[in-house]
Amino acid sequence: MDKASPMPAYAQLADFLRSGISRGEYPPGSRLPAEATLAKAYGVSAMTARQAVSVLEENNLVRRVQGSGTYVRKVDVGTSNFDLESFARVFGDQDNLQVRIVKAEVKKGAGPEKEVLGLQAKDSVIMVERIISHQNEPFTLHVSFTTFDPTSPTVEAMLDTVVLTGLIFQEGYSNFKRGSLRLTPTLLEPREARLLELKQGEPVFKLDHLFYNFDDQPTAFGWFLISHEKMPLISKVGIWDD
Amino acid sequence: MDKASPMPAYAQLADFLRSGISRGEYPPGSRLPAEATLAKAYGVSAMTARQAVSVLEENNLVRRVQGSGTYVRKVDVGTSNFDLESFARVFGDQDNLQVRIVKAEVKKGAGPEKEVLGLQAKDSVIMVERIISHQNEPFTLHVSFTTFDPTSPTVEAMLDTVVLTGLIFQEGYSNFKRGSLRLTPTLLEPREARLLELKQGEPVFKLDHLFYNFDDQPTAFGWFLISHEKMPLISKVGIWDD
DNA sequence: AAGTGGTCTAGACCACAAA
DNA sequence: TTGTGGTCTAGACCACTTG
Repeated sequence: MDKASPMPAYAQLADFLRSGISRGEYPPGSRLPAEATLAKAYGVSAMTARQAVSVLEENNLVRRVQGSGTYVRKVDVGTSNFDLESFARVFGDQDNLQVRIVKAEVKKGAGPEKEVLGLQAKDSVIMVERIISHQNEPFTLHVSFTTFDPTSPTVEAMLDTVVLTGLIFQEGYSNFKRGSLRLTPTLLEPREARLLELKQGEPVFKLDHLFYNFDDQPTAFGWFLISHEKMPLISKVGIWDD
Repeated sequence: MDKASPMPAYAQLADFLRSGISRGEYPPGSRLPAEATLAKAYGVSAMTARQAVSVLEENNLVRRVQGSGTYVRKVDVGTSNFDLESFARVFGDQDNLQVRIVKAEVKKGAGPEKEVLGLQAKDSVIMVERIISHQNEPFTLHVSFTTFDPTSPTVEAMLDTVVLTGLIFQEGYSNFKRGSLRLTPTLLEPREARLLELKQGEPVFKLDHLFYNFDDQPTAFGWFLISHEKMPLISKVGIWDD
């Protein structure tokens, strides 16, 4: 280990092991040297060697088996993992963001949103449709259903704070304890296509969401429609940095 | 800490902190007690307290800032993360898996696959279309392009080993160093719909892949078409286990 | 029984942030 | 300057796997 290097010892060792995997010295399925062996061989403590292996484990390059050893993972489609980083980045760039409400109404009567939000038909929900544009180009259509709570200060505050700011904006208030999201492919309806300035019948992503507040009440139900060109879902697996 | 518990101290402390976040004791944006404070308060060493906080960090519940503190993350759509676990699980269940090759040919001449694989028009590529069924129900259509290497033992071995076994099966040989995947929504063509026993024009996931071998040559290009009902992409964020 | 990863301690020093 | 997280040591014991 190069103690003069600004790179910590565990990262140096991790790089060393990664390069060993990359060169084929440790092929998929093979076992890495034991952590104690690594520690002795590279003159670091056992904890430091362990931390190095942990880096590879977090990168999905190896699998630890207690009592047996640490094994090099096979690279395959199953190890991939998609995040919404490009989606979140747009919402982080608030200077170039425009939000336009295209529809807002109080819905009474039955409807699937009532069931999801745990309400009865007689209860009211607020439905809001927004076009969110980035750099003056439509980015996503957001449809949301929120419970109408008369004790809450104002409807406007709820719309902005609870549903939008809390849900997607990086900064600002949020009061969600948990949420579930589902990604599906779907077709644009004529009206949706017009709002997004896309072609009707074009396949896009639909991102459903249901968020719960700290009282475990479902409070923010809805979905985003996003062109895959504006939200590329790309995942890299294996070793890319040599 | 309960030393008699089978649960390690760091996990107990992590649960304790998680429950504090869950109860709203540490609301989003607030700072957790310093690791040294936690260690003293709960009678564990600094490393153990640190490990506890690391658990929350891996769960995306907190964000560490060096020199400043550890802060509770806001739960929002941007923190979500989709894996292909349900996809990989099907391929792990090899007892109930059937593979049927519906088309196989050697392609010469220009084509997008040549470019992706870094070949010239005069080179040959092997194109294979497979229907992969799970429990006798069509699960996915896989189209793959592989470089034709005359020095390789047999074409059949390549098809099975390199492209299919290596790419998706949990067990077996694999020789990929890295790969990139892209998920897009698309529409089924009539032929594709027939093969998958789905409706024409139905929106489905298209999962493109390009895998590189240990010589950094792109070797396995292709895509999977999968109904979102057979591969639900669901992500949970925040605190779900109380 | 021997080897492996998993947990844990009681210190130490460093890099960085904020007052 | 003080407090925070980040790295590191040199041990220790435990749980588990494998021969």
